[in-house]
Amino acid sequence: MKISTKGRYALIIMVYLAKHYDENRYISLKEISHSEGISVKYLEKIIFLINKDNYLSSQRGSDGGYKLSRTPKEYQLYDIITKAEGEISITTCVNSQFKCYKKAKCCSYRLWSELNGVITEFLKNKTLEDLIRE
Amino acid sequence: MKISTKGRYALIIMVYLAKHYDENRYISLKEISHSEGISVKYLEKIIFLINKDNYLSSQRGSDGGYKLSRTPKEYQLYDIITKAEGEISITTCVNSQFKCYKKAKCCSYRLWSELNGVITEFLKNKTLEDLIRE
DNA sequence: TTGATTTCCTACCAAAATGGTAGTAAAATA
DNA sequence: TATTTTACTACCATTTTGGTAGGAAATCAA
Repeated sequence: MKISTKGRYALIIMVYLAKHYDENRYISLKEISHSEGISVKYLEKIIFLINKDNYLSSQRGSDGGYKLSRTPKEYQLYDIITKAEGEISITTCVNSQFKCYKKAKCCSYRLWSELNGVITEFLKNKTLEDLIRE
Repeated sequence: MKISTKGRYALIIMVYLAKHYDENRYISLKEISHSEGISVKYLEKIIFLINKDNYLSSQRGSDGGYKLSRTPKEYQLYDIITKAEGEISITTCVNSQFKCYKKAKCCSYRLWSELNGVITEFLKNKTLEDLIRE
């Protein structure tokens, strides 16, 4: 039961962008790489996962990079993690893609489903702003 | 972020034993295998993980098997899951074995640590009895 | 217009974890 | 003595994880 580096590094990237939100400039992966000790290539791969439908704004070329397209408060941690890792499903049986035909019978299903809800709520109730304020 | 079959099947085994607690008999893995559709061999491997320090009582030979050594109420789901899956650590950095030297600086650590606590509490506050009563 | 920089996108790969199977020993019982 | 069942270890194929590599396309500065 682990959050993989995809989700963890995605959050690290977003926190970095949030911390520099006020500077209103594009931040390159090279800069984040130097700061956090993660290779540019791997950061590219991870930011590619989360940067869909203008989730971030980006700019190519020198002095290019990424910046938040909204305020830190408008980024739920839930969205960041699920974009990087996929839907939260603590067991395969609570995944929306998976059809469990035993649901009525299996008292475990209810448990996993509840736990899944607890985790989801936890991440939905926190934003990037909450993280950088601490 | 998944609970693997180890944890899920461990719970299935324990729920089965709890449901038949009143019968006060040894229940073979063969019986559980037939009921749940999991091979005896894999059940053996999983029950081996959780059956330490008299967590269950067992009996070899014909009409042997396993039964709970305490009442269902005395089995926390937390214990079952961690025996099967190891310590709950939603990220490597919150694992007690791992020494993170950035803790003071990293605002992610606090988050993961909190989430880990939420999951742990959830599982500590539920027992086998809660599951079979539903 | 050329070169440097940086994002965008895909393919590939080694190592670890997962989800099992197989075999053997030992105990208990009939 | 044969059967049943737990106890324990070794092995293995597949999937996931955690990356690296390479090239295309855009942007900007000289």
